[in-house]
Amino acid sequence: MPELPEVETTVAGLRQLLDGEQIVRAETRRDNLRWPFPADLRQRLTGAKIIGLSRRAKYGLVHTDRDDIMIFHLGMSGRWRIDPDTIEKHDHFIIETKSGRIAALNDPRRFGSVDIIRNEHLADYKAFIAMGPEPLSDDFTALNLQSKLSGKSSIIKTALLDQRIVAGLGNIYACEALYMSGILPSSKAGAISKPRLETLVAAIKSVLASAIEAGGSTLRDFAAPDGELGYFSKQWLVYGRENETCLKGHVIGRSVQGGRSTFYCPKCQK
DNA sequence: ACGCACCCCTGTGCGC
DNA sequence: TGCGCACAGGGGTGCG
Repeated sequence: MPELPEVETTVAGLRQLLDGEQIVRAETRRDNLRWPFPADLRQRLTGAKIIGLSRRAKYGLVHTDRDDIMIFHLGMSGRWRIDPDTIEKHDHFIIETKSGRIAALNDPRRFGSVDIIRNEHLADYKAFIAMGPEPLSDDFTALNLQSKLSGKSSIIKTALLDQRIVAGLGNIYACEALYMSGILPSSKAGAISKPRLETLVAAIKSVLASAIEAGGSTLRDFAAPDGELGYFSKQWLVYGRENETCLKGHVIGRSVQGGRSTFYCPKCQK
């Protein structure tokens, strides 16, 4: 589920719950998700006050008054359950605040992760070192994208999933943005003209902003005990819609690139 | 440097 | 109703 907009929405929901709160309990219910939980995770969180939450690419960051940052990733199936009535099978990590609120990280496939680092090591954090610009920031421009794609022989769909090129896009929004900008996913990344990159950059910003807005409208649901996020899924133009029609009535196709499904319109995208 | 296969893991939906 | 298979929003690694 979680690409950038879903993580943004998740962080916004957690912020309402956790910002300014003191952690009285941090519990790991197994040894690891994708990676082992840090041995000192619980100790560093217990008693700490949360002074802010933020996001980088698909990672959520929880800042504490001990100059620590807890970094979580939702993988393919992760979500935070808020004030659950009961702890369920895949609730692997639980935070309880002084005011009695509970956030439980539920992740059936366990591709997610939880880590904790010192503030001053944020820029050196392995996942962030070579990471590209935030797509919604002013740093992400056609000029920037062009410089990163120049000379690349890989196809644009694959390049958009490369977090070093631009950070936070996943399979859904890469497909959507390419459709919106009329670019064939199999186009050689380094051969796309500047004007078309301008269109692509605008499409990426647009689709992500729209998805965040849609997610933002369901924050109340997020905060429910078994809440699910609204995933913008009703607004998908091509993703998950093989053999259905695009906006112009053409049949949507599916191919596989780099092991991931690509949905596209063979007539609208050149 | 790159494409690719494969890996981590569970759940769901489909055809038989 | 059960079974086997394909597939799922991510990303790290190793190989050619």
